[in-house]
Amino acid sequence: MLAKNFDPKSFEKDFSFAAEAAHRNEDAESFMVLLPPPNVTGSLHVGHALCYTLQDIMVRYKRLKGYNVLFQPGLDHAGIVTQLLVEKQLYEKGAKKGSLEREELLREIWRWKENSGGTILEQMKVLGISCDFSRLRFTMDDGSKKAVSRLFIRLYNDGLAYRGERMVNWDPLIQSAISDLEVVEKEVSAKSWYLKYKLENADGFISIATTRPEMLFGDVAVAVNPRDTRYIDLIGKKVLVPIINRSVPIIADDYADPEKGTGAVKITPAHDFNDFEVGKRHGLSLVNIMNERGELEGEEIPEQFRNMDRFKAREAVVALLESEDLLEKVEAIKHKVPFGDRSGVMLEPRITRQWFIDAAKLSIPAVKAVKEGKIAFIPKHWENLFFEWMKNIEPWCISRQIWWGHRIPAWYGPDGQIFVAETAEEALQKAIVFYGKKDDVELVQDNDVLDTWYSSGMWPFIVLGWPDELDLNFYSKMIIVTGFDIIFFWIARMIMFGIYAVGDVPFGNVYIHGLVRDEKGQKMSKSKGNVIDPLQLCDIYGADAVRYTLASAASPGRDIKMSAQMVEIGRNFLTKLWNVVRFAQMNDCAYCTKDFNANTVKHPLAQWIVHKIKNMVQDVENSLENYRFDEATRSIYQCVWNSFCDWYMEFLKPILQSESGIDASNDVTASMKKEIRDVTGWAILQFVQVLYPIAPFMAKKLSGELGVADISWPDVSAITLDCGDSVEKIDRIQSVISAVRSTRKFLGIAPSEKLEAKIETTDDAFRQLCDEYREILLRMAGIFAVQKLDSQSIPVVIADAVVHIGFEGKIDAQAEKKRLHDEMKKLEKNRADTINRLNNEDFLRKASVDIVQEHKDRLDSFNDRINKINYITQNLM
RNA sequence: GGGCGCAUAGCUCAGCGGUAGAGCACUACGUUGACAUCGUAGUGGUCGUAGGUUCGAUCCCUGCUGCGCCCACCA
Repeated sequence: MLAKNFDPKSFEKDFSFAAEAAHRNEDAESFMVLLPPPNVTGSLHVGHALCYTLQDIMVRYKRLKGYNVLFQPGLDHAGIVTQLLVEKQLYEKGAKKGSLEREELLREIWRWKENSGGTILEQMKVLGISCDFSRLRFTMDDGSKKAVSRLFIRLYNDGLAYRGERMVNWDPLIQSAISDLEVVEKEVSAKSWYLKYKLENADGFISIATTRPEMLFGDVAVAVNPRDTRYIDLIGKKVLVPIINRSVPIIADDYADPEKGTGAVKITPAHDFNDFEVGKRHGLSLVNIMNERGELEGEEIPEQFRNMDRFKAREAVVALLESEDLLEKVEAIKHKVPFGDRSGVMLEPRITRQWFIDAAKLSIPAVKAVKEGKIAFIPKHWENLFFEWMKNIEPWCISRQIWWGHRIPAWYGPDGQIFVAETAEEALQKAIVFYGKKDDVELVQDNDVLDTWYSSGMWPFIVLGWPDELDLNFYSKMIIVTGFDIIFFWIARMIMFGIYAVGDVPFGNVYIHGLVRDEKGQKMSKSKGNVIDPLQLCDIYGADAVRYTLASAASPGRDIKMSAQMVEIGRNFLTKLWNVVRFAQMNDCAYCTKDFNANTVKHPLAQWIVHKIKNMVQDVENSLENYRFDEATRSIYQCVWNSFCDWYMEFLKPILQSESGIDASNDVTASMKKEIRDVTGWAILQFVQVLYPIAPFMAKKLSGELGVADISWPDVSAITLDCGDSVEKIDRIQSVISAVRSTRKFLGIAPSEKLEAKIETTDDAFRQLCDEYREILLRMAGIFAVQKLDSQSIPVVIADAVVHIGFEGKIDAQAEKKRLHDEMKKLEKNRADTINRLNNEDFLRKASVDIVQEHKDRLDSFNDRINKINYITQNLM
């Protein structure tokens, strides 16, 4: 017997899903979900909870369906994040900044990973995420290492990975290049300084606005627009850069926008992406004035500014300019500035030697695959975003000047010749051949490591054994569930790498879920303090309630506004189900007969619930196949609560509790009672089974109570029973009860006043039906008599019911007439619309047969009800 | 500046060519038999705005307004 109160904590710990997660059903069709590997430093936030729950629902559903299921987990080494974290800890323990050696730091990071990394995996288990943890992979394990260098070598040999000197976004804190995608623009309050650039060999100056006066040491030109009449005469002349008095030309370039600033712009090619391009066009030299830490450095820098931090230098330069009267004016402005998304510091465009991937080339087949539908984004509109990015794709900078990551498998000879190989020995062999020497070639390995997303991009085939033996049972059939924010970082790269390395797309479907926001719709962030902790919710309401809530809110293309109150709704539903099973236990229905056959049930109520459940299961199947988690939960909720609890169980009570059955006057046999019990137990089991993917702990617990060891998916296709008549009967009784309840309320007859209503009808079949369900009508609507229509009595038509009901109590004729009048008005309007349509030739010509018939039926129903209301209104006089 | 998404009951959201739906909230009544984590009933909406297509538009198309997001723009 279940406890009186539903307390998820009392049983959630009892269940582990490791065995079923590791089970493979080799002969069956394959189904795989690739978990987006969380950072090794990560802990479970509510976004993870949503993403993982949706995946877990799919996976569990497919397992029940008998598929050969693989839910592949992994951990990402998360290069910069992890390195920063461990470095910080070491500094806190007293290590000096910059004193750490590469090998030492790597040892520390590995040690940290073994001791403290991957806490998220345990948190996932709390939420019931049933990955096959026995297959857990790490993006820096041996297999990954091998795969990463193997692919790099191929890319290099094909000319798709190359080393080049280009301008990249540089993070002065991490002291590394980062990819364009890791740049976040933030709007900041800033100033615009208008500097005086004196004309050389002439009086006067050009005023030039800049937000970065400290960069003037790198100026090599001033550009104006060739069509800008203000400056046309100055083109070709020279000006002096303030402070250093470098003589630089005034050049004409369309880049200069007459609308912005003063229309003249200083060109600093080594420190600005646009200026770099201008510089290339005009053959300007590059003057590098900043080091990797963001300090001014170089021959060109006057002594007093050398090695000064960029922001300090700005102040100092401005002060100097002001004192020398080279500052015309200052304006306060707001503009957007690039920041590193990991470090949070302002980035610097910087020219360095980096490794790049020719993403444009790799993107061609990737775009084709999506265009051809080999890969489908769900919802589909995300494909636009994918295409947009792929269209404008830039070379992908993959080298990072950090230590934690896959070291680039490239070695350099004394003359800078590149040898790309899997091992140092191999590289050496290549070098020996190349230089035609014996064994005295000195090679130095590249110090840089690869972007973390490089290995992530290979994840689908790494986890399936590439480059050794790729498991083709799963490759290209898996699905990905993730947020839109990593479509570029991850999805696009997986598609490009997958097609390139394996020759086929890695997956078929990409489901993009929404963002989980707080209850006000704001993005959650630690700084705002509005973060909802999923584990805390699990602790209060149970993991199943959290899962249920997330699933029910996961409507495609919409963000989720999350609150504890929402989880309460989920918890309440599970409580309801808990009590359903308790009820069954109390009434001796909590069992499931192995050979129960839903096709042979006879009782209308039994047939009715079989019918409802069959529909529900089919709806849930359709919903889950289409990633409609919200629909799936809704279908289950409605069937359990509205059909089963509100109606079936209420109908059930008199049957189970009376001596012989529905009514003492009826000959309800013991075998019929038995049938009702069997059906009830069966129905509950069906609920438990369809709920298993969403609320696995609860499902396990309840199936145990029912004495069922193995949960499987209900096979409703085997239910061929024709329930038509039964469904009609029960629905009819239902509508009578609803109608009477509603009218009792309206007439002010208290529910405590029982036995005052009676049904009157000329329809013998209906009278018989009501007679059969007399006990239920009495209990649920207080109807005490069913008799032949007595024309002297006052009938009342209620809502859609086509019955006459008389009341013995007093009726407020005025109020009733008003109510009937209101209903009549609505009916007449609808009737008029319908008639108009049926008289319209265009309608009759164009509408389908079904639709015309539907309108005719509707018209009949309107007429019928209008007649009845008229009749009653007259009788009420 | 380019693109995408959203706008339906007080709130959170379904629906999407053929009589406007759910949950929460609210109101009234109800409780010793599964469940107050409850039951019954009720109140509440010209489906953002203006046009168009259609026999018929909340639904399709166009413009507009408001909100959110992505990309580009660092003078």
